[in-house]
Amino acid sequence: MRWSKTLHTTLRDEPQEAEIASHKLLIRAGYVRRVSGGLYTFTPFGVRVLRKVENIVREEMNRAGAHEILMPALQPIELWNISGRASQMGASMFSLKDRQNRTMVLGPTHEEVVTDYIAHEISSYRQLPCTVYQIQTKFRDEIRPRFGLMRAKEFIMKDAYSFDVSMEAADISYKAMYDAYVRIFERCGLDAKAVEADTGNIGGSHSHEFMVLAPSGEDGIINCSGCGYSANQERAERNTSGSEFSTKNGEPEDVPTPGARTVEEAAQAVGVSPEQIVKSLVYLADGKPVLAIVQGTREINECKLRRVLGCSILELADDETTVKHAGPVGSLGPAGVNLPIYADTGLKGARDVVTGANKEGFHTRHVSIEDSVTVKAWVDIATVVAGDNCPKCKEELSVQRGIEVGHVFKLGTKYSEVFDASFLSAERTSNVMVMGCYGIGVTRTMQAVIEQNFDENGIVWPASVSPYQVTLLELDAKKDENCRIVTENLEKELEENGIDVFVDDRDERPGVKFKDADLIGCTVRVVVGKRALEKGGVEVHIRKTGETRIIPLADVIPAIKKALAE
RNA sequence: CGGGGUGUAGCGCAGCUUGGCAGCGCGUUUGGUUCGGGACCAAAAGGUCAAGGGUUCAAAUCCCUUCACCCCGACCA
Repeated sequence: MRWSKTLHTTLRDEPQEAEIASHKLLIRAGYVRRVSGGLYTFTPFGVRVLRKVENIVREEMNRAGAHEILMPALQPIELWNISGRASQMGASMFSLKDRQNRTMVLGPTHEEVVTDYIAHEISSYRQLPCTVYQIQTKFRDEIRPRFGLMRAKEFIMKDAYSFDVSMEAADISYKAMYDAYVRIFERCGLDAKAVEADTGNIGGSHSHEFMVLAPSGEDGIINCSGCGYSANQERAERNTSGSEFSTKNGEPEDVPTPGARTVEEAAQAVGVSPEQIVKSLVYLADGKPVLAIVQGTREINECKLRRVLGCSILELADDETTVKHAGPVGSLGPAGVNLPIYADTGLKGARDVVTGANKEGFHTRHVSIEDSVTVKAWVDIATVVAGDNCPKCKEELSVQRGIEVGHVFKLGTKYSEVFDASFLSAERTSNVMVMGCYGIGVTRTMQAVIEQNFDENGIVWPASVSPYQVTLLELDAKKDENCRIVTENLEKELEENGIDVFVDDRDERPGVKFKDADLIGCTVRVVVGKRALEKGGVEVHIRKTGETRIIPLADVIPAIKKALAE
């Protein structure tokens, strides 16, 4: 392809809408154009990269034995009523009516459709195991789309679903997908790592997220250098056996703390450190109020709390509800409250702490949680932070940021039961299939590749997903007819050797061409110009390393092949 | 949904406080000079100043309403 024949444009200025490097570069280099919040047009260059990522995913899925299918993006709401997720997904699902006034949704995911499909298709254990996948557009009405393709309202996802005769068999399918994911991200040039993850409203017992480490990532990842434990901050646990509290404990005593609403203010008013405050919060678990308590300097982790409560909707109660069931906001305490109380395990053995007195403007000091509070359950509900101890080996934990590019779930029978996806076993009994589901955000992965591969001049594409493997700059074309001929021949030769090449044949000054080539970021840059031709060759430059060499014309193809293979 | 901010040429922005001809840089077009890391000179095209309403002799500018977008938070396979 020649630049003069394309509609490709680059931007000199940074787009005002973009925050992170990969988003700025996607726009500046001309890979995507914003249509509206969270919606993007992929330019011809953008599509080329996208297709390369998709094909890597497709090849690895096929290699893992999965079968490609294509399901509709538009789905009848009935399927979602069957699974019960219509209400659960709620506002995050785009919904519309057809002219018959039937409610349709734009699929945010496809567990319902695929389970319904497989339930009709498979009836015998002989047809199992079976894994199907598709690469398709998903829709989610994100509250706040951001970072370009990272969190968009419409995006491309690869979603795969496995069906097995038993839990044990499902583990094998899960492992096959897990391994395929490792290969996929590696082939995309990504440094990704698998971490234990929360299953969220999709359900299921066990899951791993594949994270691309990047400071701009939206997720926190907890790591243990001692044993390799790694988990999403949403789910990460900690060892609390070492918690130290005062051994002495005076008589509980109310002290006035007028106007103190935050932990900091309360600590100041009582004259203790914030660590000695116990924070109490009322939550509504599927509408039922509960009280959660945690050390004042810690955050309650709502994902973990939701898991231990086993509810689907968990929200912080508003002030009115809090006052009605417990006590005044700001002076809320666990003592004497008639609600199920869930105490963070970090508070076990806590003595001489300060809680709200459930009296406006008062806190109680010298409280022993175990003596004064009727705890329904001791549970790990605090968010793990750097410096906490590993739940497995007690080493100190650290935190990194990551971009979630893939997620694998052991689903169990949540969907197969309600959609009656059952089969007849060899023993002639009817059994429910055990499912797994596996997603990769394809468009997000494309942007994540940039987030991990750029420098001050632009994108640095790995060869596997570079829009063109080679950018060929034609310089001095007006001065020297020979430059044009060499460019033309080289273009032809590269194409004949199966190497994608993009020729910058614009009537531009060399500086412009160099800048654009760096910005666009193809893996190898070849310059045809008088300078090198006089030495009998062309210049071959590796974008990533910056290495430049003049290669004799006869040796160019092998030299490029070698560079692309590295 | 709460808080903050921004809407002016394709892109990036000034002008708004204190009302008085619609501006700058980049990009685009034409001509010329230049030509190995985002050139220079000259000329030109390109605008419903987000939309609607109001105040005023006069509104990009002041007031009201609406919309869009961005940021923080809540939320989120």
